[in-house]
Amino acid sequence: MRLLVLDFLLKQQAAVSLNDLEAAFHRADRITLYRTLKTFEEKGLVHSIADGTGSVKYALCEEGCACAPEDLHVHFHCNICNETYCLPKSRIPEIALPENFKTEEISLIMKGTCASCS
Amino acid sequence: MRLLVLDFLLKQQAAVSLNDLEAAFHRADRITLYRTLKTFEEKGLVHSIADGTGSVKYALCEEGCACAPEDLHVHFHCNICNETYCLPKSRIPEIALPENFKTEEISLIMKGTCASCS
DNA sequence: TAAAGAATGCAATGCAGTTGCATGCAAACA
DNA sequence: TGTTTGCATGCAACTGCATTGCATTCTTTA
Repeated sequence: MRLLVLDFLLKQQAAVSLNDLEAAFHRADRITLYRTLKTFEEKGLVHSIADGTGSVKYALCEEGCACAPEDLHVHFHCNICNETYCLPKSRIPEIALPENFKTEEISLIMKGTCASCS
Repeated sequence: MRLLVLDFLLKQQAAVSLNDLEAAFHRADRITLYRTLKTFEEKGLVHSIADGTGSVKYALCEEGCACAPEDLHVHFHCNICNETYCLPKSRIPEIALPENFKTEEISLIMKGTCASCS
Protein backbone atom coordinates (compact mmCIF):
# COMPACT_ATOMS: atom_id res chain seq x y z
CA MET A 1 0.00 0.00 0.00
CA ARG A 2 2.73 2.43 0.95
CA LEU A 3 4.53 1.57 -2.22
CA LEU A 4 1.41 2.40 -4.21
CA VAL A 5 1.06 5.72 -2.46
CA LEU A 6 4.72 6.53 -3.01
CA ASP A 7 4.35 5.66 -6.66
CA PHE A 8 1.33 7.92 -6.92
CA LEU A 9 3.17 10.78 -5.25
CA LEU A 10 6.07 10.41 -7.65
CA LYS A 11 3.73 10.99 -10.57
CA GLN A 12 2.23 14.18 -9.19
CA GLN A 13 3.17 17.64 -10.31
CA ALA A 14 1.17 19.26 -7.53
CA ALA A 15 0.84 18.62 -3.84
CA VAL A 16 -1.92 16.23 -2.90
CA SER A 17 -4.45 16.34 -0.13
CA LEU A 18 -5.82 13.40 1.76
CA ASN A 19 -8.96 13.71 -0.31
CA ASP A 20 -6.97 13.50 -3.52
CA LEU A 21 -5.38 10.32 -2.29
CA GLU A 22 -8.70 8.91 -1.28
CA ALA A 23 -10.10 9.64 -4.71
CA ALA A 24 -7.14 7.96 -6.38
CA PHE A 25 -7.30 4.89 -4.14
CA HIS A 26 -10.98 4.48 -3.58
CA ARG A 27 -10.37 0.91 -2.57
CA ALA A 28 -8.18 1.87 0.33
CA ASP A 29 -9.32 3.24 3.61
CA ARG A 30 -9.05 6.93 4.34
CA ILE A 31 -7.35 6.20 7.65
CA THR A 32 -4.71 4.02 6.10
CA LEU A 33 -3.85 6.74 3.63
CA TYR A 34 -3.79 9.27 6.40
CA ARG A 35 -1.39 7.19 8.43
CA THR A 36 0.71 6.50 5.41
CA LEU A 37 1.17 10.21 4.84
CA LYS A 38 1.98 10.73 8.50
CA THR A 39 4.57 7.99 8.37
CA PHE A 40 6.10 9.45 5.24
CA GLU A 41 6.24 12.83 6.90
CA GLU A 42 7.95 11.45 9.99
CA LYS A 43 10.54 9.71 7.87
CA GLY A 44 11.17 12.89 5.93
CA LEU A 45 9.86 11.59 2.64
CA VAL A 46 7.18 14.21 2.26
CA HIS A 47 6.51 17.60 3.77
CA SER A 48 3.12 18.95 4.62
CA ILE A 49 1.81 22.25 3.34
CA ALA A 50 -0.92 24.24 5.03
CA ASP A 51 -1.99 26.29 2.06
CA GLY A 52 -4.90 27.93 3.78
CA THR A 53 -7.53 26.00 1.87
CA GLY A 54 -8.49 24.06 4.96
CA SER A 55 -7.00 20.80 3.83
CA VAL A 56 -3.34 20.03 4.32
CA LYS A 57 -1.40 19.07 1.23
CA TYR A 58 1.59 16.78 0.98
CA ALA A 59 4.45 16.78 -1.46
CA LEU A 60 7.56 14.68 -1.85
CA CYS A 61 10.71 16.22 -0.51
CA GLU A 62 13.41 16.99 -2.99
CA GLU A 63 16.76 15.31 -2.82
CA GLY A 64 18.46 16.56 0.31
CA CYS A 65 15.45 18.59 1.35
CA ALA A 66 15.70 18.73 5.10
CA CYS A 67 12.53 20.81 5.24
CA ALA A 68 14.47 22.92 7.68
CA PRO A 69 14.46 26.71 7.85
CA GLU A 70 17.60 26.99 5.79
CA ASP A 71 16.14 24.93 2.99
CA LEU A 72 12.74 26.37 2.50
CA HIS A 73 10.98 26.91 -0.73
CA VAL A 74 7.83 28.70 -1.67
CA HIS A 75 4.46 27.09 -2.20
CA PHE A 76 2.04 28.43 -4.75
CA HIS A 77 -1.68 27.84 -4.68
CA CYS A 78 -3.57 28.47 -7.89
CA ASN A 79 -7.02 29.91 -7.34
CA ILE A 80 -8.22 28.61 -10.71
CA CYS A 81 -7.22 24.96 -10.76
CA ASN A 82 -6.96 24.77 -6.99
CA GLU A 83 -3.63 23.01 -7.15
CA THR A 84 -0.73 23.71 -4.85
CA TYR A 85 2.77 23.58 -6.28
CA CYS A 86 6.19 23.51 -4.73
CA LEU A 87 8.48 26.12 -6.19
CA PRO A 88 11.87 24.78 -5.12
CA LYS A 89 13.67 27.42 -7.13
CA SER A 90 12.01 30.29 -5.32
CA ARG A 91 13.85 30.48 -2.05
CA ILE A 92 12.52 32.45 0.86
CA PRO A 93 14.76 35.46 1.37
CA GLU A 94 16.10 36.52 4.73
CA ILE A 95 13.47 38.40 6.69
CA ALA A 96 14.39 41.08 9.18
CA LEU A 97 12.83 40.26 12.53
CA PRO A 98 12.53 42.37 15.66
CA GLU A 99 15.06 41.82 18.40
CA ASN A 100 14.96 38.48 20.23
CA PHE A 101 12.65 36.73 17.81
CA LYS A 102 14.03 33.32 16.90
CA THR A 103 12.78 31.54 13.83
CA GLU A 104 12.39 27.80 13.69
CA GLU A 105 10.07 27.43 10.74
CA ILE A 106 8.96 29.54 7.83
CA SER A 107 6.01 29.01 5.58
CA LEU A 108 5.38 31.16 2.56
CA ILE A 109 2.26 30.60 0.54
CA MET A 110 1.55 32.59 -2.57
CA LYS A 111 -1.86 32.55 -4.18
CA GLY A 112 -2.81 33.55 -7.65
CA THR A 113 -2.86 32.04 -11.10
CA CYS A 114 -0.41 29.38 -12.15
CA ALA A 115 1.27 29.10 -15.52
CA SER A 116 -1.17 26.48 -16.82
CA CYS A 117 -4.21 28.57 -16.00
CA SER A 118 -3.08 31.98 -17.17
CA MET B 1 -21.56 44.06 21.11
CA ARG B 2 -19.50 44.96 18.09
CA LEU B 3 -18.21 47.97 19.91
CA LEU B 4 -17.12 45.75 22.77
CA VAL B 5 -15.34 43.42 20.41
CA LEU B 6 -13.65 46.32 18.65
CA ASP B 7 -12.55 47.69 21.99
CA PHE B 8 -11.15 44.32 22.95
CA LEU B 9 -9.26 44.03 19.69
CA LEU B 10 -7.74 47.46 20.18
CA LYS B 11 -6.22 46.32 23.45
CA GLN B 12 -4.59 43.21 22.04
CA GLN B 13 -0.93 42.89 21.22
CA ALA B 14 -1.43 39.56 19.52
CA ALA B 15 -3.93 38.26 17.03
CA VAL B 16 -6.97 36.66 18.58
CA SER B 17 -8.82 33.51 17.68
CA LEU B 18 -12.52 32.96 17.97
CA ASN B 19 -11.83 30.97 21.12
CA ASP B 20 -9.93 33.86 22.65
CA LEU B 21 -12.90 36.10 22.00
CA GLU B 22 -15.27 33.56 23.42
CA ALA B 23 -13.17 33.33 26.58
CA ALA B 24 -13.11 37.08 26.93
CA PHE B 25 -16.86 37.46 26.34
CA HIS B 26 -18.24 34.38 27.98
CA ARG B 27 -21.59 36.04 28.15
CA ALA B 28 -21.85 36.38 24.40
CA ASP B 29 -22.62 33.65 21.97
CA ARG B 30 -19.86 32.09 19.96
CA ILE B 31 -21.82 32.58 16.77
CA THR B 32 -22.34 36.25 17.37
CA LEU B 33 -18.62 36.74 17.89
CA TYR B 34 -17.93 34.70 14.78
CA ARG B 35 -20.24 36.84 12.70
CA THR B 36 -18.84 39.98 14.22
CA LEU B 37 -15.36 39.00 13.10
CA LYS B 38 -16.66 38.13 9.65
CA THR B 39 -18.35 41.48 9.39
CA PHE B 40 -15.21 43.28 10.50
CA GLU B 41 -13.23 41.35 7.94
CA GLU B 42 -15.64 42.25 5.15
CA LYS B 43 -15.45 45.89 6.07
CA GLY B 44 -11.67 45.80 6.10
CA LEU B 45 -11.30 46.45 9.80
CA VAL B 46 -9.47 43.23 10.55
CA HIS B 47 -7.56 40.70 8.52
CA SER B 48 -7.56 37.00 9.14
CA ILE B 49 -4.43 34.95 9.64
CA ALA B 50 -4.23 31.23 9.04
CA ASP B 51 -1.20 30.51 11.15
CA GLY B 52 -1.38 26.78 10.72
CA THR B 53 -2.57 26.10 14.26
CA GLY B 54 -5.96 25.05 13.03
CA SER B 55 -7.76 28.08 14.33
CA VAL B 56 -7.88 31.27 12.34
CA LYS B 57 -6.65 34.38 14.08
CA TYR B 58 -7.81 37.94 13.53
CA ALA B 59 -5.97 41.19 13.96
CA LEU B 60 -6.87 44.81 13.39
CA CYS B 61 -5.66 46.28 10.18
CA GLU B 62 -3.15 49.08 10.46
CA GLU B 63 -3.92 52.54 9.21
CA GLY B 64 -4.12 52.32 5.46
CA CYS B 65 -3.60 48.57 5.48
CA ALA B 66 -5.31 47.39 2.34
CA CYS B 67 -4.32 43.82 3.13
CA ALA B 68 -3.33 43.72 -0.49
CA PRO B 69 -0.23 42.06 -1.95
CA GLU B 70 1.69 45.29 -2.00
CA ASP B 71 1.09 45.91 1.66
CA LEU B 72 1.80 42.61 3.25
CA HIS B 73 3.50 42.05 6.51
CA VAL B 74 4.81 38.98 8.22
CA HIS B 75 3.03 37.04 10.90
CA PHE B 76 4.92 35.36 13.67
CA HIS B 77 3.62 32.48 15.71
CA CYS B 78 5.38 31.76 18.99
CA ASN B 79 5.56 28.07 19.81
CA ILE B 80 5.96 28.80 23.51
CA CYS B 81 3.15 31.22 24.33
CA ASN B 82 1.11 30.22 21.30
CA GLU B 83 0.45 33.81 20.36
CA THR B 84 0.46 35.11 16.83
CA TYR B 85 1.83 38.58 16.21
CA CYS B 86 1.70 40.91 13.26
CA LEU B 87 5.11 42.23 12.34
CA PRO B 88 4.17 45.24 10.23
CA LYS B 89 7.78 46.33 9.99
CA SER B 90 8.91 43.09 8.42
CA ARG B 91 7.82 43.42 4.84
CA ILE B 92 7.70 40.46 2.53
CA PRO B 93 10.43 40.86 -0.05
CA GLU B 94 9.93 40.37 -3.74
CA ILE B 95 9.94 36.69 -4.64
CA ALA B 96 11.09 35.46 -8.00
CA LEU B 97 8.39 33.33 -9.58
CA PRO B 98 8.50 31.09 -12.62
CA GLU B 99 7.18 32.46 -15.87
CA ASN B 100 3.45 33.16 -16.08
CA PHE B 101 2.73 32.83 -12.40
CA LYS B 102 0.63 35.73 -11.20
CA THR B 103 0.43 36.54 -7.53
CA GLU B 104 -2.70 37.85 -5.92
CA GLU B 105 -2.00 37.12 -2.29
CA ILE B 106 0.98 36.30 -0.15
CA SER B 107 1.03 34.83 3.31
CA LEU B 108 4.21 34.45 5.27
CA ILE B 109 4.10 32.75 8.64
CA MET B 110 7.19 32.40 10.74
CA LYS B 111 7.25 30.13 13.75
CA GLY B 112 9.66 30.14 16.61
CA THR B 113 10.15 31.94 19.88
CA CYS B 114 9.00 35.48 20.41
CA ALA B 115 10.83 38.19 22.31
CA SER B 116 8.79 37.74 25.48
CA CYS B 117 9.47 34.01 25.65
CA SER B 118 13.16 33.92 24.80
C1' DT C 1 -47.00 53.52 16.69
C1' DA C 2 -46.16 50.21 13.04
C1' DA C 3 -43.24 48.14 9.84
C1' DA C 4 -38.73 46.88 8.04
C1' DG C 5 -34.26 45.59 8.61
C1' DA C 6 -30.37 44.18 11.23
C1' DA C 7 -28.24 41.80 15.21
C1' DT C 8 -28.37 38.07 18.42
C1' DG C 9 -28.88 33.36 20.18
C1' DC C 10 -29.91 28.39 19.85
C1' DA C 11 -29.57 24.28 17.33
C1' DA C 12 -27.72 21.61 14.02
C1' DT C 13 -24.61 20.47 10.17
C1' DG C 14 -20.26 19.71 7.57
C1' DC C 15 -15.65 18.79 7.11
C1' DA C 16 -10.87 17.70 8.19
C1' DG C 17 -8.04 15.61 11.33
C1' DT C 18 -7.33 12.24 14.81
C1' DT C 19 -7.55 8.17 18.04
C1' DG C 20 -9.03 3.44 19.99
C1' DC C 21 -9.72 -1.02 19.16
C1' DA C 22 -9.96 -5.31 16.66
C1' DT C 23 -8.30 -7.95 12.84
C1' DG C 24 -5.03 -9.71 9.60
C1' DC C 25 -0.51 -10.36 7.61
C1' DA C 26 4.32 -11.28 7.74
C1' DA C 27 8.69 -11.62 9.49
C1' DA C 28 11.58 -13.42 13.33
C1' DC C 29 12.45 -16.80 16.53
C1' DA C 30 12.53 -21.14 19.20
C1' DT D 1 7.33 -26.14 11.54
C1' DG D 2 4.68 -23.86 14.84
C1' DT D 3 4.52 -19.86 17.74
C1' DT D 4 5.13 -15.36 18.91
C1' DT D 5 5.76 -10.64 18.08
C1' DG D 6 5.27 -6.49 15.67
C1' DC D 7 3.39 -3.78 12.22
C1' DA D 8 -0.20 -2.56 8.71
C1' DT D 9 -4.98 -2.23 7.78
C1' DG D 10 -9.84 -1.27 8.44
C1' DC D 11 -14.00 0.06 11.04
C1' DA D 12 -16.10 3.05 14.17
C1' DA D 13 -16.24 6.85 16.73
C1' DC D 14 -14.76 11.39 18.50
C1' DT D 15 -12.94 16.11 18.41
C1' DG D 16 -12.51 20.88 17.06
C1' DC D 17 -13.40 24.53 14.13
C1' DA D 18 -16.11 26.74 10.73
C1' DT D 19 -20.57 27.52 8.98
C1' DT D 20 -25.69 27.85 8.11
C1' DG D 21 -30.91 27.86 9.16
C1' DC D 22 -34.29 29.57 11.78
C1' DA D 23 -36.58 31.98 15.38
C1' DT D 24 -36.36 35.91 18.47
C1' DT D 25 -35.09 40.45 19.87
C1' DC D 26 -33.54 45.00 19.15
C1' DT D 27 -33.15 49.30 16.44
C1' DT D 28 -34.19 52.36 13.07
C1' DT D 29 -37.27 54.87 10.31
C1' DA D 30 -41.39 56.24 8.08
